[in-house]
Amino acid sequence: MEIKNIESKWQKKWEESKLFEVEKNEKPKFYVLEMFPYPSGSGLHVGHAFNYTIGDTIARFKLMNGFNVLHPMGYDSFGLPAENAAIKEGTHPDKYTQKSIKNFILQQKRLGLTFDWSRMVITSTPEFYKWDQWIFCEMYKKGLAYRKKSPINWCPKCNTVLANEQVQNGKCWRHEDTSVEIKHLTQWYFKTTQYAEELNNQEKIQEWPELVKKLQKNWIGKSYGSEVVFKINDEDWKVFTTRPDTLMGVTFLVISAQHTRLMDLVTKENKDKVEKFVQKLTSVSEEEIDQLEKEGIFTGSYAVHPITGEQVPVFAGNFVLADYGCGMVMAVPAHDQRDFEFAKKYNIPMKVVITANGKQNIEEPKMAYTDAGVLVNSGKFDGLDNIKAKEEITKELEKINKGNKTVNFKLRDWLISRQRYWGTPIPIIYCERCGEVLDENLPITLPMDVKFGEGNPLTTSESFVNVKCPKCNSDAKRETDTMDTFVNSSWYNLRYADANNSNEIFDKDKVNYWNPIDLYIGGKEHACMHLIYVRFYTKFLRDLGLLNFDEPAIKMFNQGMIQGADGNKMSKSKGNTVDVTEIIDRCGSDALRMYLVSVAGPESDFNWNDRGLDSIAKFLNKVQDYFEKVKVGNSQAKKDHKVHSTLKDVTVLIEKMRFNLAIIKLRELFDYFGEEESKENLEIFVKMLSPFCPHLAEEFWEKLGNKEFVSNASWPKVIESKINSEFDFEDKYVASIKSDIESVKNLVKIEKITSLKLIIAHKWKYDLYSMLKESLAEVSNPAEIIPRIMNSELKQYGQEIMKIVPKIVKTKTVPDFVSRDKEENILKQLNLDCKVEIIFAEDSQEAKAKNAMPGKPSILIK
RNA sequence: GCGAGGGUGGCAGAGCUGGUCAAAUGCGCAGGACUUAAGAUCCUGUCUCUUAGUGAGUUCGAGGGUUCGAAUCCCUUCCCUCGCACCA
Repeated sequence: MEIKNIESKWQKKWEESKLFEVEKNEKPKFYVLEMFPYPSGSGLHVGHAFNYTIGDTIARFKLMNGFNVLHPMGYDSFGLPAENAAIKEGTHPDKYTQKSIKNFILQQKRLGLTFDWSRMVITSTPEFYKWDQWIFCEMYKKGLAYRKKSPINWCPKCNTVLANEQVQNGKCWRHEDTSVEIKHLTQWYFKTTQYAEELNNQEKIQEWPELVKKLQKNWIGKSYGSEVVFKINDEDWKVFTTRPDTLMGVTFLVISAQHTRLMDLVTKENKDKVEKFVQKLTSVSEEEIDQLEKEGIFTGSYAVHPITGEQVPVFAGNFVLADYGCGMVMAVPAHDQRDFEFAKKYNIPMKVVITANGKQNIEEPKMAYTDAGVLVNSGKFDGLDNIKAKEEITKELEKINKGNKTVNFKLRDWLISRQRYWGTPIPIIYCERCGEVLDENLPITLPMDVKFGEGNPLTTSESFVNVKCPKCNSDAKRETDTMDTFVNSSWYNLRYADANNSNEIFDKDKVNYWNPIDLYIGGKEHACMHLIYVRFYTKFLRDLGLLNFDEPAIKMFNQGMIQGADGNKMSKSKGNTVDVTEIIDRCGSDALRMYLVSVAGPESDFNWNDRGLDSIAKFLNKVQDYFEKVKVGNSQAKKDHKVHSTLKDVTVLIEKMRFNLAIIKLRELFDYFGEEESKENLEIFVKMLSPFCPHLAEEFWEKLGNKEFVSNASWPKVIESKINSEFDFEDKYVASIKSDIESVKNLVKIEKITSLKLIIAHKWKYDLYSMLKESLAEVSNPAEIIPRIMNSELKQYGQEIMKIVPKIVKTKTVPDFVSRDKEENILKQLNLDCKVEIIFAEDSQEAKAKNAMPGKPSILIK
């Protein structure tokens, strides 16, 4: 049967049997999840196929190992591309999205995945986003969803604001060529910082990739320091510092030029200059700011040093971030490189307060001294080690009520407002009388009567915008911002547990039965976006009492990237993309799946290679041919050995997700099979094949006379007693004799050998043998004797011994196979079509004389 | 600049809890078998020298070190990839 027909045959059978539709049962559960896709119009790419194949291989393996496996799929279908594509094609984003999803499902089904389609979620349906809105309401009530005005990142191409996480190198995450602008707007935020401390704690995500954990740590950026109060114009202003030990060296303060209260500090005389300065800054893009020199301008105000009472000038600066710490820093030019440069530029004095040895330096410093040292010029703190001084100075500040110890995070609250149509509407109404009112009549559905074009399309829908206040029934306007699409993907993993529940977000028992995810598979590019948000949501929903776990996934796995054959990132413009459907049409999805996991380890990047795919396709062809012809016969000890030792390896390798190595083992085993094999061994082989090429495996399984699915069969048990490494030796021995005969034949240039003499040394002894005899007595692996030798006076012979030991060990093994009473066995194994005479050399002299070595018989040809 | 990961044979990619490693496997290449021929399939070879089998030498970015012994451990250095880039 043609591969295409085989595949559709089994896909149909699986679907009809509802094999992969699961419910809670008494088996241990295993929840494997691949990050759901954004259903783009161009359909599945190989990266998707790779992603699902990895998950599916594990899902199938776990299923066969007796787990109740949940493996769902859904679509992250809100988002800008759909809106833009719809505008371009003149359709509605909803139509466009539905079409794309249909296409995706079709393509995914052809991969033969174990998805439980009954649990599909689509985020752009009101059935789903109703619960996004519900969560928003809960957050709002708890003060975790709030509105504030602040400088934000604006992408002029997306025509919307972006979260900090969505700004990469000053560019929009969707538009590599578009610089992000800074605007001041009132926007909705989720208070992710509420969980900063817990997000920073990685105790319960130990099985996540180190890389992801590092990136998150970095992003969350916890740092310990102190808050110090400076009095400016009779008002207290706080400053955050990680170096309170340098407090006595402060010679000026710098407030962020973006600071909302900057103008409060600016004196009349300086107003014009400062305003000009600020204006200049906002007109440049963030990217340019990166390269900008440290610049500032005097505000006209002076701050009072909390300890010395000295007056230091306050500057506004372009290098101070408005929303980190307090938006204002104390500058210690002698001990901070930025401050140093700034002070040099504006001729501000410096004050050295730390030196390496605690003595005053006379020389003018050429750069800031940032290393550890001892305090000088610091009054009563002089002579203190700077680490100790951090504590002492902070204590002093606490005593005089001018500061305290504190912790700061780089993590900011998550800006979720988007000025676009195709997202979850925010359930808020602005009433003239009541102000901001939460609208809990969910779902608040997206209106269809909108015009796309300039600005936010939602504002064009009268029916949507103009509403009555739910509180007082007077005229009100609806919020027209929608939520960032990362909101939807922050909890979809939970909805799978109870995807069709219309009464509540999910059933508590169900969600806690399936979750947390046992294995979550996706790209590492989500480390600081989706993977932080989903952790945040998990914690929030836990605190609502809905979840009894703290982290979304126990284990996270990042698959590699597939580049084009030319080594570049796949892209249409480069013309190096691979069409999944076309590949499946040509080679079948089994070949595609197996190829994807056979090239390299699933975590490493690799280049697509058609030849590699062909090689797998050829292999599967051969296997298919083989199952057409194979005769089912009796078992042989040697084959059993091979099958079970392969099984043992493959089981471990799949468990460790070393699929490429497992496939090599399978290929080796297949090469080993002959015209006749025992049913049992063939079945084990088919079962091992099943996670990698499920369709063909089912076909073979059926051919072997089985009525049930192999997909649902139990993974074979390794029978240790069948594993006997002597068979491996036997094979090597026979193979080497055969190859020796070949080469001798070639050199002697004899076409047809009529008779052959093999002189076999089966009791060959080396001189060292007697010395080592005792050590070797019960050892079969050379590595095992090393420790013993290293403890004896033989140590100096280490290298020599290591050369000989394997041979000696071999001689211990040789007699079992190569001995007089096995003569017939040897002949049978050699299977030569000429007369073969075997002569045994009993002792070393005789063997030596005849040039025979253990494991290498002397060959005489006639 | 900081942080992470990596550099293995013509290529891809194993090996990296030190010893049976001249290094799995696949691709490529060469030779052979089969075939009218091609494809497919099968066999053999594929670092260098040498021997019939065998042995010897030089290899795992470069240079040192530890060790009886290193692709594997340590140090230095070069190169590549990817993250963060003014976080006070």
